[in-house]
Amino acid sequence: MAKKDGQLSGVKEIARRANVSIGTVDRVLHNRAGVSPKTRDKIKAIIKELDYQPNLLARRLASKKVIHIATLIPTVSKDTSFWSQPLQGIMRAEAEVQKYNIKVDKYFFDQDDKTSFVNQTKKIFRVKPDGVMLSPDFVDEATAFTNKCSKLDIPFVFIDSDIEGQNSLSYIGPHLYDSGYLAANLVSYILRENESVLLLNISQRMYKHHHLLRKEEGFRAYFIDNSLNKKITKVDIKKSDRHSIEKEIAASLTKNKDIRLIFVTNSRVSLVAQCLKKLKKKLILIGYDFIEENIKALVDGDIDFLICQKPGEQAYKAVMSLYQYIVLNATVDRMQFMPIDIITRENYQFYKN
Amino acid sequence: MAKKDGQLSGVKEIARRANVSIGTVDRVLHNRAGVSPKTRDKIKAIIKELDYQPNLLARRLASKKVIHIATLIPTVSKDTSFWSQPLQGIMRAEAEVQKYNIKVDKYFFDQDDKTSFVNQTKKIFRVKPDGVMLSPDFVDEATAFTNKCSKLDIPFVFIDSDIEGQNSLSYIGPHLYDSGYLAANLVSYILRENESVLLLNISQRMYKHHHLLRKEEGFRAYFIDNSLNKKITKVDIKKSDRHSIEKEIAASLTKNKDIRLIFVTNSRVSLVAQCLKKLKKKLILIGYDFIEENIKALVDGDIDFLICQKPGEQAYKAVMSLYQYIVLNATVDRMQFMPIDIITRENYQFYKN
DNA sequence: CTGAAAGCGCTTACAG
DNA sequence: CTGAAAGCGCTTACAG
Repeated sequence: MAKKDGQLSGVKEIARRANVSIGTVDRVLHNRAGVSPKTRDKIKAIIKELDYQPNLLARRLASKKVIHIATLIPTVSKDTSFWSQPLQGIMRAEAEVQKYNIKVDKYFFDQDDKTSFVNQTKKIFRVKPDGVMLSPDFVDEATAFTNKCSKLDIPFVFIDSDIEGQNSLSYIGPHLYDSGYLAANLVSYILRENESVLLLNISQRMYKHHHLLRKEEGFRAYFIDNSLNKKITKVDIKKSDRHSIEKEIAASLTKNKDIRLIFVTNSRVSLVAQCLKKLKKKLILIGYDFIEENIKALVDGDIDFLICQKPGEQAYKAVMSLYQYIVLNATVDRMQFMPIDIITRENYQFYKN
Repeated sequence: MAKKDGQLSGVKEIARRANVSIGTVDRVLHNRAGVSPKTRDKIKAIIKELDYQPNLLARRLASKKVIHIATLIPTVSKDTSFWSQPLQGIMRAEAEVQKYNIKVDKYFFDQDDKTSFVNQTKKIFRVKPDGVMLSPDFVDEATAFTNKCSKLDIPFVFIDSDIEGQNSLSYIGPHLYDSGYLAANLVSYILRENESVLLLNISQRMYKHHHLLRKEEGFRAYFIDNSLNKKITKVDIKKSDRHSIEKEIAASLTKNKDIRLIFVTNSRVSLVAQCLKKLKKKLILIGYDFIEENIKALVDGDIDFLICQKPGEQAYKAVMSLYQYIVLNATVDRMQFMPIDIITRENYQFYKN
């Protein structure tokens, strides 16, 4: 490796042995054209013989090539401010890696508009980034997109929800099933024998929304695993305006007098809180995500528990993992589950995202 | 940041603004002596103003300083070959990082000799490494050691078992409690109503062996959590020779005719398998670790299940985490739990460590 | 106390 | 098809 007795190493040593300049070595190292087959073979043989491992730090430093990492997440919508936190995480990572000549290209889609997602993926391919981070909200479209990434050898990582079977570099986000399971555990402590749960999936396109359903699965599994025979009234609400939600809740409560707790499987829980107020119903309310609307409702006593999974951290880690993989050739864990945090009025002030 | 309109950046820009050479900038950056207070202050102000962030890649490349990472693990003992795998993991990491001027100093202690552990820690302090990885087998001594590391600002990571409350950079290893819990789950499927378990902690110094006890806790918790009233006969065996183990097992089996399964909380399970053969008893046997002796017994049908936690990976990750933290200033997860793998005759061939 | 120069291991124009 | 030189952003002697 070292300097002892004037030994060369790396690209210089290869050049010396092959009787060429380091420029030529660099050409074959990167399969660039303009080297005669003969010297190319000779150099390749030496590279193999020395088991040459490039110094990646030096490589990045010298290279003028900028590395592009694309991020694709929903815009902050009127329904929920959830996605502002991942965006901040992305920007924090960006600040850290830009000095290594890495650009983070940020793309956004409308969570209620499949076409916008597809359009953004097309845009991304125009740039041909070196890595992609995305929230695969539209499963089929995301699958098509990541398939194409695989074909082009572009590494990608999922955040927030996973698509299994895709060849992703990593998934960074909640263990959805487990978080539903945990919620059920909480519920089982709270409810008496004769009281029941209302489970609400609120999304304009439930049919696709795998990740909400995975939470529901986990939720139900807890009661089965523990032989608890708990009645679960489940409603999928496909319109996220307050009026629709209110109607659905009112109907359920009228039909099921024993409901004492509502479990909302995503961040729309503050909307539910508002509805309950309107309906003048005081129920226990459990939902997801540490966002402004929800925290307010939590503080006001209208939400009892929030389950959170550091969405800012997820995005930060995703970009950093991509950087470490692409630039430093680091190994990245296939699954990076975030801790499942339970937030109440008592501890919310200490929660840092 | 960039080259546009001839702008400088980094250390050069600071030097230009302060009207000094980059050498002087470097001196104040690293608090080296030999700079007048006046210019030091001026440079510091500029650094702050520009919010200068050093290029760590360039820094490592230019520096002649070699970074020392010390590893402290048990020697491969006659009782078990377990520790040969972490050693291989260390060496794999070493091969990857040595080109960045990092040296991995390997220290070993005798698992049955507290003094040897303490002696090695003393040796380590003589070198004053930049980071330490250790298996904290002797809890009190390891605590004293890592306390001193904290004082000297030397980051350290635990593998294999954790000491909570120490200010470690990371713990990389099994979730001991959960792995015991999982074992109990397995057991609950296997045993009938009227059959019972023999739990064996085999170690020459049980009194300290926090990590075995944590597995036992998890194991017991499963039955409590699931309201299963299962009889557990527990024996701590403080001599690891086959004769002692055989005597203890024979005694337990005579006293408890309903024992049909033995759960060994560490890698000594193959010794138990030998004893059972000698005693001509055919019981179900569950234990830990993917090591040669155990695999042989597994293949021969003398062990039924092995619980494994990729010990090679643990050590590899530990060294790499230290490298990424020290050199690249990366954030490292405080807890890095390894997957809990269940190995049987059927799948052991596909298990890669 | 300070500066100028060389060099870390690479890549990138440029010249031939 | 190939080489010589400059440079990435730092650190390290060395000279004064």
